[in-house]
Amino acid sequence: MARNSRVDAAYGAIRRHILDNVYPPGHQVLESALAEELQISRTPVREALIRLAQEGLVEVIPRHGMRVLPLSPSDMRDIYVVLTALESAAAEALARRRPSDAELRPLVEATRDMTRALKADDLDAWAAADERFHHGLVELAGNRTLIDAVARVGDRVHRARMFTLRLRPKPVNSTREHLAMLERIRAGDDEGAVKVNRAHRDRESRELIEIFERFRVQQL
Amino acid sequence: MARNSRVDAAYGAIRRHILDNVYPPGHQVLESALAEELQISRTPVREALIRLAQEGLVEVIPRHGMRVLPLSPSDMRDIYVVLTALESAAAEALARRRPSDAELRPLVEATRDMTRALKADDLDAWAAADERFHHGLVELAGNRTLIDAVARVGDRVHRARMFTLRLRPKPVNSTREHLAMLERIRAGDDEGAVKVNRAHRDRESRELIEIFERFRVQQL
DNA sequence: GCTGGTGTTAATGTATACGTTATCGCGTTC
DNA sequence: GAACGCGATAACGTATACATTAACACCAGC
Repeated sequence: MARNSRVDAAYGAIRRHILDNVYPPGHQVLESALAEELQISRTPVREALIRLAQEGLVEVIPRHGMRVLPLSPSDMRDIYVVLTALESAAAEALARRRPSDAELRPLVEATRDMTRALKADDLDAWAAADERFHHGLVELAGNRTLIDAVARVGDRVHRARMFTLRLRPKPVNSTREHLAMLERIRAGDDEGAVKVNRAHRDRESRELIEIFERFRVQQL
Repeated sequence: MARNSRVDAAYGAIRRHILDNVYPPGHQVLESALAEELQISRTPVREALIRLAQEGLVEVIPRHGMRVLPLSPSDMRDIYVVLTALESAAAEALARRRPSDAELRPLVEATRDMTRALKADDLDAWAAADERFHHGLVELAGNRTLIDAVARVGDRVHRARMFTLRLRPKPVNSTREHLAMLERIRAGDDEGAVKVNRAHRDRESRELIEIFERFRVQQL
């Protein structure tokens, strides 16, 4: 990931800290502190922060370094609207394109891994496999702009899902919905694929937002 | 726009040069050349370039400075898929929210200005009013993430439209389609609003791509 | 005790310095 | 004549230096 450039290293390290909740929402760190921690100068740190800020993970406040942005229920709602719109476009494009079984294989495998992880009660593995499915779906649509757009909201979705992973009921429906989506895609039924995907994401969105509100996840 | 910071100034200046086609697709400039032109050091130039690169306007090539990205017909297709998905989500959210007439006023006025500009044969004014309409539509949806996501593809759409502005038939249908969309939104008919918007953008997309292919717009 | 002003501090924004390394020209060889 | 190698050049990536200015604490006055 770190293409042996200090900027990429800084970007990757800070991003991981945020995603792993080492830097929780609201956390503030000065540019100089980051630089010292990473043993590099402020220049690459600043350049990494610009990217992170554009992805909505942090905010750069003039005299206070960066601040990890909190996720409010309302942010969640907004993010899921965008994610659903983009992913549905991907499902539509993919169904229209009639991909081969070989192409769809990674999605099938990801879904199978989800089932396995669920049986083994390994929620982290389940989440990883689920992300593989959704990521693969977008990749297969073959639209670079779309992939980039999803990537830009992807990290924030990831954060939200991680927060709620152990607070929500066991995700037993996802597997079935994924299989239904694959079936619609295989059939070349773009409208059907979109419908299934929207239902899938809308349900998930409602669940997560409800949990966010119930547990009043730190909004700071 | 230039919040009196040199980074913002550089960002704005370079971006304008690209959008105004002063830097045409494929154009390459070294960081040092940009810095000299703008009478600033390379540091703020680099930070501006990171933003421009993330928006897909330029590409930073290690020893060759930045390169203005060309727009191929296939890029166009991809961009319009994303734009249509996002804007349709905005239209849907807006219709659901049942905005007041006062809120919709800017959209009505933009549409009126389009008609006027068309009568006066002022294509630039028409394009500006059209962009005001679409921008206003997304703004009114009130979803910050959505606004940002649209903004990120917006500049590339702008470039494509400018290239084709004088090559395409007079955009006489747009006004009617905008009015139809406003009507659906006023009626709170989210599905209808989405349908009209999709049709609107899909038609436009087909027109632009056809022109791109016909005139073999510089792909470099 | 509280409020307002002032001085110090320190974090940033930008410039500049510097080492690394890709690129390009030139000469040599096959 | 073409291809390869080598060295000079220069562009970049990063570090460092520096001026600016906001934040904070402290003190005086009310």
